[in-house]
Amino acid sequence: MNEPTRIQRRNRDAILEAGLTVFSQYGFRGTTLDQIATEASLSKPNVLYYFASKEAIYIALLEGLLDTWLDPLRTLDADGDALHELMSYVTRKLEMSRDFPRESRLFANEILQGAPHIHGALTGELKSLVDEKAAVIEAWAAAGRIRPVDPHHLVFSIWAMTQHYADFDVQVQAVLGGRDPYPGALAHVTMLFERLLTPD
Amino acid sequence: MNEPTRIQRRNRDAILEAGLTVFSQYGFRGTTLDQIATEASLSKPNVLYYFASKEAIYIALLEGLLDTWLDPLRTLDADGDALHELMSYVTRKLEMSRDFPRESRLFANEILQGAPHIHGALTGELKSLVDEKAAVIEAWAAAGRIRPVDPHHLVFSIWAMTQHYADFDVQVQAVLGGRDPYPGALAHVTMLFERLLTPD
DNA sequence: GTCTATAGTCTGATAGAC
DNA sequence: GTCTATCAGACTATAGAC
Repeated sequence: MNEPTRIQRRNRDAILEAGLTVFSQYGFRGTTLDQIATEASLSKPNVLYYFASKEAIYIALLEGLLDTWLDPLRTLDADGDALHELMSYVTRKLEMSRDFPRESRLFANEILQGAPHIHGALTGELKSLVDEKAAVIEAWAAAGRIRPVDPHHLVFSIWAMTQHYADFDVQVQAVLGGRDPYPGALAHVTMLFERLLTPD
Repeated sequence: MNEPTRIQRRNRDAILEAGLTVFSQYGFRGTTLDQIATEASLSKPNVLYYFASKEAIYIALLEGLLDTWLDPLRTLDADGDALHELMSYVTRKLEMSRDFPRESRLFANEILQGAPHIHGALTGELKSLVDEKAAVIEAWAAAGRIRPVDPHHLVFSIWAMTQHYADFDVQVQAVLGGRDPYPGALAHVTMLFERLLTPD
């Protein structure tokens, strides 16, 4: 086994970068190898020299990004200040939507279509992580650090509200007439969860 | 122009019904005419006897459903009780996610991929309606009937939180381990918006 | 109105020269 | 490693018999 050369690494990265752009916009089936090749400035057979198939590119992307995507939740610290930990999570998730919209849409496309390629990760890795953090949130609520709340549905609402701005960006832009949604979104979402969670 | 016969109406409806099922699961490009034909128990050329093209079926679905989908927002009554009107809207939207998940996913797929077929309706019909209702919400807030809130972002959060349960159902099911999400969702979402909107 | 057969196009993947 | 050429299969849509 040889180490990958600089060229190999550069081309692999270019393909993944191009794949992220195109898959996130058109979904798996809506994307063609030609689009990826053009976006990566490579020929179609050359793309298939680095990856065995179109599906291999897609799966490499999903697997490589899942950890990054779940990282903010993993960071939630049971020993930290409850309200501050949760508000930091909300803020980080919204910033990720703003700064990495392609990643958000890639997962949204995959899940919307039934998660055929990562269903195992949802029932395994994802469920475990959410269950673990749900227990932390429940303990915080029991200790009176935050108001009582269903921890699983709290997580769903944070996901829903933050990822909405990336996934449905076209609609948000249409309704706002092109104004930048993020300053308002940050203020609104922060206020919403602060009111929900702050004890009386 | 003749009236459509019963058979014509029945077949057209069967195609639209089948299209809704398949398009909402696989998106426009991910869906084949064969899938629609099989689902509708018709032959492929027979499907194209009723609709000029695959795209025509898709557009007929989107246009036919947009009004229905926006109806709960249109119902928001400026002369009603502010909090009650908004909570009814939240509840109705969540019930629609539960009862019409295919419709929700059809729009989600379309918007996620940049709304190539209904972009005009977003900047026209949808924006007008939201702007109109945003003014109503702002007036309620100014009158002290609800807490001050950015009306556009309020609408986004209602859409995000309610449609999440339909659009990302696979993920919700995976995390909850198959438990029915809706009883908990209704309680959580209702509580969340009540706390956000109820004046002190 | 509905079918079989098929035209014509697109696309994923491979062969083979360089 | 990268390219040109191309195959095989899938797909939308049409032609034409019944």
